[in-house]
Amino acid sequence: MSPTARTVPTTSTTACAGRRAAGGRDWLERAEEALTAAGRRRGEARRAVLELLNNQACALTAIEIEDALRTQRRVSRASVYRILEELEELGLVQRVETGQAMVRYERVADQHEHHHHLVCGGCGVVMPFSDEGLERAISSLSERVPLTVSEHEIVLRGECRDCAA
Amino acid sequence: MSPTARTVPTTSTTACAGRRAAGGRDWLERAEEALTAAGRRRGEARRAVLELLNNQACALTAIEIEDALRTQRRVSRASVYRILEELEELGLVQRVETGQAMVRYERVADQHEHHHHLVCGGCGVVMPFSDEGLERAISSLSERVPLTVSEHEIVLRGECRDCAA
DNA sequence: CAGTATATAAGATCGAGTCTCGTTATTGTT
DNA sequence: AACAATAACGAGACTCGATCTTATATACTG
Ligand SMILES: [Zn+2]
Ligand SMILES: [Zn+2]
Ligand SMILES: [Zn+2]
Ligand SMILES: [Zn+2]
Repeated sequence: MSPTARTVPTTSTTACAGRRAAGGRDWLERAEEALTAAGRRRGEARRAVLELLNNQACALTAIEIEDALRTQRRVSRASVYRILEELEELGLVQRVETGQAMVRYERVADQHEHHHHLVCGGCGVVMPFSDEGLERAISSLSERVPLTVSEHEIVLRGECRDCAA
Repeated sequence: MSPTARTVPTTSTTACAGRRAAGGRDWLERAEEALTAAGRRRGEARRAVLELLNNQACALTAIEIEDALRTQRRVSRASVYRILEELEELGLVQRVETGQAMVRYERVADQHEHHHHLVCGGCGVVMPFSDEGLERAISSLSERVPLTVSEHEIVLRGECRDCAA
């Protein structure tokens, strides 16, 4: 019913998170370590959120996270948002602004996972992509701009193949 | 008080809307024509919104538009949103997602005005920029992606000079 | 100058996101 | 193992940008 991010292989020029949806162990470990290092205790709600995020190819909304967890372990909305904010501060999760109503969140890429997003205006599907040339253009540009650039976000909008057909 | 977009000259490599804030006549004319062609009547509320948008260097939020118009001609919030939606459908205005809470709107650039945005995480200021290399990278990439790309949006985040000081 | 359809204003309503606060769980200490 | 300290959590109230509803005003047509 509601448009959600799904796992779609990209035609991009470099590796992308989309490739290894339910798999990557390292992020989960890295996250747990970072949290311990930051002096945090281990709660079950956060553990559930971490596990869910680790199994996603791309970004989810807070509501999608709440719904997804409802079946196995009820996590309150406030906790979802608080946990996402904590993880964002620690650089483990990033917000994704797709131009749809809600903000999305995804685990932060190690170098090889860094990607951006395609959004279909028809069905709302969100797909990851990555491109070396684009990244080079961005980082070169970042030097010539009146701002100390720390992040960048790119969204391509259009119509996916299913909707175009 | 609240972070608003202000006119800031860019150091970019091409012309940008920021350069000719209160000036460009053609967009206003083009907009009026397009509206007439679409069979719309001429209301005062929309006229006020069009005039305001035409005098902006960069994107405003709906609330900023409502506030700006309050002094001269009260335009209701519903009208602001309805008018912006109409203009967006006609391709005269585009939404800008800066990753802040509210969506921003700006008049759609003719070719030479096309630009993207820098957002300061400190004070929330929004600045336009444009770059030829980046646009080339985007359009080349758009050919190799599983989506018929019709628009793109780029946001660079960081700290502006005032906030860094 | 009616008559008709669009445009607008005002306010109710919606919902994603935030905040408060009382309860529960984790961890370090005795 | 019992305890205290404090972080993590849940439930629900609340905020406010955005949308919807409806009555009124205004712009076009003949
Ligand atoms: Zn993604
Ligand atoms: Zn990138
Ligand atoms: Zn702009
Ligand atoms: Zn562009």
